[in-house]
Amino acid sequence: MPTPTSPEPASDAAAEGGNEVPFRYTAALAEQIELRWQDRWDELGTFHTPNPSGPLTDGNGANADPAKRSFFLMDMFPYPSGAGLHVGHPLGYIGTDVVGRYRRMCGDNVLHALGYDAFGLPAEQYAVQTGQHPRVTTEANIEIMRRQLRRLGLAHDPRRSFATIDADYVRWTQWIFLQIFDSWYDEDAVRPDGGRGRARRIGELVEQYEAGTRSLPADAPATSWAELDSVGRRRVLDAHRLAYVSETPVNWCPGLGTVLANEEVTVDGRSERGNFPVFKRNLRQWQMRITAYADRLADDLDLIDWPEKVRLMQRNWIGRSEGAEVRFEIIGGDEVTVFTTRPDTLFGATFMVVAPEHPLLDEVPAQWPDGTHGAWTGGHDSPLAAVAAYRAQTAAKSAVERQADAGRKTGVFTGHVAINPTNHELIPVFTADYVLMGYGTGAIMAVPAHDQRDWDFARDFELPVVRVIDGPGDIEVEAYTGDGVAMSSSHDDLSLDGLAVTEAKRTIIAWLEEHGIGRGTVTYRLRDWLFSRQRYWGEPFPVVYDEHDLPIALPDELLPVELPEVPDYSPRTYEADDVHSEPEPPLGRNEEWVNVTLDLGDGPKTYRRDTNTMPNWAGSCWYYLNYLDPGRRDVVVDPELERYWMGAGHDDLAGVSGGVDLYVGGVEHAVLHLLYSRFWHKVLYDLGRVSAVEPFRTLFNQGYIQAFAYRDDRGQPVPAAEVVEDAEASTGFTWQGQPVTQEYGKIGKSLKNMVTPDEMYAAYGADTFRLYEMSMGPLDLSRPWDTRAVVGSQRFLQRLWRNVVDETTGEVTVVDVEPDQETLRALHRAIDEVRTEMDGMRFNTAIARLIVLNNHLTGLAEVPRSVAATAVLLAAPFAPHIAEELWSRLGHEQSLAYESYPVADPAYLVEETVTCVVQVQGKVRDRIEVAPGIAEDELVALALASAGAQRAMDGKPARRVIARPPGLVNIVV
RNA sequence: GCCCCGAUAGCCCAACUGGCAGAGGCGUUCGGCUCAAACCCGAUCCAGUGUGGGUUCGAAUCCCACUCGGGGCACCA
Repeated sequence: MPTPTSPEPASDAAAEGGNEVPFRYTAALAEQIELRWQDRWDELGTFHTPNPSGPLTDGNGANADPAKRSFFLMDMFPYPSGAGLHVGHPLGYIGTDVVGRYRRMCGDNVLHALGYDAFGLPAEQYAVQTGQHPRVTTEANIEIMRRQLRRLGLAHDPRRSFATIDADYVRWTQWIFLQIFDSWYDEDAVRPDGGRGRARRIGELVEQYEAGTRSLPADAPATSWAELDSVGRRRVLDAHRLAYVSETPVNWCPGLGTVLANEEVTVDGRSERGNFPVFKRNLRQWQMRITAYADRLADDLDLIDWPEKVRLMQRNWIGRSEGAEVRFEIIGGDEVTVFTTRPDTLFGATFMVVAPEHPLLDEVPAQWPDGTHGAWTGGHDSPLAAVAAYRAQTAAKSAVERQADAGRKTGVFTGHVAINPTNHELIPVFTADYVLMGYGTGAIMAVPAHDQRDWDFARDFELPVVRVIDGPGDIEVEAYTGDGVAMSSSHDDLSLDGLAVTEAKRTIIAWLEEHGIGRGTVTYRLRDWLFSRQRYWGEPFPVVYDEHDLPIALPDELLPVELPEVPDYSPRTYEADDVHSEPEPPLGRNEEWVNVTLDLGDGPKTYRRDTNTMPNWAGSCWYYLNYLDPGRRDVVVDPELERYWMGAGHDDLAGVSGGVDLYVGGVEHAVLHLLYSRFWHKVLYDLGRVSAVEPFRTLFNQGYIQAFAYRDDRGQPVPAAEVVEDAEASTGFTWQGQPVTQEYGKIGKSLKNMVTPDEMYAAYGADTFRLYEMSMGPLDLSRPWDTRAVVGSQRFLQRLWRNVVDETTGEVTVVDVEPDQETLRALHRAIDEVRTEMDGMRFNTAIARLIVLNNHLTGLAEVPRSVAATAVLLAAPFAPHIAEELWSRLGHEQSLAYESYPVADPAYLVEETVTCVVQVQGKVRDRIEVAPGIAEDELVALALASAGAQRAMDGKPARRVIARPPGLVNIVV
C-alpha cells in the first residue's frame, strides 16, 4: 500500500467532525491563539525596545534601564521579491527570534527588528516587463512579506523597520558616500586603537599641501601646490579620494548592460545574475579604495567571533602576499617594475612578462632585434604588429575564454630587452595574458626553474631554464617550487649561495633597497571596489560634474537626490558577446534631470548629474546603524546610542571590537556584503562617527533547508506533494502511477517541491512550524524538509496543552500541590540542560529536553501548577503564542515576554546514586549503583567484586585498574 | 589542482575535556482505549559510528591514508 510522502494535514477533529473535544490544540485553535496574541503584542507595544534616551521607549513609555545588559540581534535583511516565501526562508528569523526572546527573559534589553533591502535588479526587471514603477511593486512586495512574517510571531520592534529605498534612508546612504568621497587614506596617521593608517578629511590633505609638508605626486603638472591652478589642485585631490572616478579595466557585461564588481563575477567569468559573459574593458567608473583597508580588514578578523570558514574566505579574498618590487631597466631608456614573492630567485630570471594592457607596450621597437627566435614573433614582421595583434586578441577574449585557456600559454615577444639587475644579463620581454594587469605591477620576472607557469611558458617558447635553488627533482621535467638553498646566485658584491629561502629573501631585499632598485612590499589580491552601475533602481550619486568633467559633491541640504522619472527603466543591453558595446544608463534619458542649474557657491551654473546608480550593496553596508534610531535624522547615528548598543565592551560579549552582538544569515554573503560593510564601517570609524572597530561582533551562518524533488522518465520535475512511496516501483516512488526518481535540491517552483509557510500555518499553526524548524537539527546545518515529520512538533505542543487544559471542557487542570521529588528533579534537570543548550544555540537539543520534561508531566496523575508554569516559560522562546495563552490561563495577567527564564536549583541536580560502569579490557561487563561521592578504593573494590567483572576476568589477576569515580572502572588483566 | 567542512538506526539528528553508542522527533510493528476508527496512551523494531591503519587500559571522539558528499579558491607572480 503506497503511502503519500506529503500527507494531509493532521486531522482536525474539532473542525471536521463533532465537537467532542472542542479545546484540543488543533491548527484552528492554534490560529485563534496566535492571531490574538500577535494583535495583543502590537497593541501593548510588548516588543518596543527602549533606547537609553530619546523618543524610542518601551511599551510603558520608559527609556532603557541602564542596569540591563543591551543585546543587539540582527538578521541579514531580506530582499522583498515577488516570488513569495518558502519554508526555508524563515529559518534564520525563527532562530534569531528564539535567541531574542530567550535573552529578553534573561533580563537583556534586546534590540531586534527587520528592515528590507529593496533596491536591485529583480524589481527593476519586473518593472521593465510591466511598465510599473519599481517602487510600486517593491512596496507591495514588502507589504506581502511583512504579513507573512508577522504570522510567525516574531518579537521585532515594529517601529524600527524600514526599507533601503525610503527617502530618509537613501539620504544617509548618499551622505555616507559623500563622507567617503571627502576622505583620503593617510598611511602614517595613528588611529584611536593605536594602529597606523586611517581615513582623514580631504580638507586636512589640502592643509598639508598648502603648508608644504606633503610633496605633490610625481605626475602632477607642477612642482608646488601654489603653482597649480584650481583644476590642477582638484585633480590632485581627486586622485587621493577613497571614492574616486577612474578609467580602469572593469567587468563589462553587455548582456546586462552594466559593469559589475569583481565579487559579482563568477569563477567562470560570468555575471552572477543572469549568467552572461563578462569582458574586461577600460571604462570610466566610480571606485572605492577598499584596498587601502586591506591590512585592517584582514588583521581585524582576529578580533571578531566569526565562523573560521568565513574568516578564511575573507582572508583568501584579500589575498595578502609579501614579496618585493624590483625595477628592471629596459634597453632604450624605459623601466619596468615587477612584483615577486620570490626575490631570492632573481638570478634565475631568464625573461620577463608584462600584461597585454601594460603601458610599456604603448611603444615597442620598430624591428625585431637581431637573433630573435622564430617562435617568439607569432609570425609577425615587427614587434609593433605582433603586440598590436596580441593585444587585440586578448581584449576580445571574454573571461570565460580566458578561464578555459588557463594553463595553455600564449604570448609574443615585445622586442624590448631588459637587464637583470643582479647579473646584468640581457633578458627578453614578452607579453602574455597569464600576467594580469590588475595584480601586483602587471609585470613579472619569469623564473622558469622555480615557477610552473613560467616553466610552461619557457618550454613553449624555448627559453632557458636556470636553476638557482638546490633541491630534489629534475627541472627539465617540471619547475621546482619547494624550499632549498640558493645556488648559482652570486655576482660582484652580492651572493645568496648557500642561504635558505627566508634568509636569501632578506639578503636580496636589503641589497635591492641599498642600491635603490627595489624594496620589500606587500600586494593584495583584493582590488578596489567598482561602485557604479548603469541601472535605474538604485541610489543616485549625490555628485554633479562641471565643465572640467570633475566631480563635485552636492551639499547635505540637497540630499537625498531622488530618482527621476524616465521613459524606460532598463539600461541599453546588447548581444551577450558584443565586446565593443558601451554602457548607457537609463538615468541619462531624462535630460531635464541630468542638466541642473545650481548655486554651489560661485553663482548659479549648469552642472551635469552623474547618471549611474550605486550597487545594491550600498544600502546593506550600514543598515545596522539605522535600527538604533530610524526616526532621528540629524546625524547618521547618535554616538550615545552607538556606544550603548555596539560599543566595545558594551556587554560581556562585545570584546575589543564591539559591534552587533549576534548577526545571523547565510554564508553566501561571506565576502560580498560582509566585506563591503566592514569597509564602510572602518571609514566611519576613522572619521569618528562610530566607536566600534567592527560592525558585527558575532556572526552565525544558518544552514539551508532543501527538499526532495522528483522527475519522471523524461527528466521533467513532477509535483513533489503528489508523489507516493511505492516499494514496487523500481525507483521506490511513483507519481500518477509512473515511476519517478528522487533527488535533493533547492526548494522552488522549478523543481515543483515548493512548501510555503502559509501551508504550514494552515495545517499546524505558527508555533508548530517554528518548533519543527528549530528541532530539525543544529541551526547551522543544512537539512531536508520533511512535511511528514512536522506532526511530531504538533504532538509535543498538544501534550503541553493537555498538561494544563482539559481538551473537552477547556478548564485548567493543574493542581496546587507540591511536586514530588522525582518531578522536581526532572524539572530542575530540564531547566539546567535547556539553559545550557540555549546558551550554545543548540535549539534542537534544548527542545529534546523540553519534550523529556513534558513527557514526564504527561505520566503524572495530576500536574502541579508551579511545574506547569515553569515548563511553559521554558518553552516560550520556541512556541511563544501557546506559551502566552497557557501562561494567561494559569492566572497571569502580564505577558511572559519579560518573565525571568527559570533557573535551576542545584539541590535537585545531584543524583542519589550513580550507575558505575565496570569494564574489563575496555568492554562493559557490569554496572553497579554507587553513591556519587564514593571513594576510589571503595569503588575499585566493589567493581572487582562484581559478578560481571569476576566472570570476565576468569580468575586472572588485575594487572591495572583505571578508576574514574563515580562513573567508571576499567580493569586490565 | 589547492584549501575548508561533513559522514552515527529506514530518515532527521544526540553523545561533556577520549569513558555505558541513543536524548528527542519521524517511520515500522504490536498492544491498550473505542461499537469501530482517528486522536491519544504504552510498548516495539532498527546501527557499532563511510573504509583501512595507528595511538590508548579504553576511540564516534585524537593521528595518518583513502572513499563519498557539500562549500570556497583557482594562470594572483
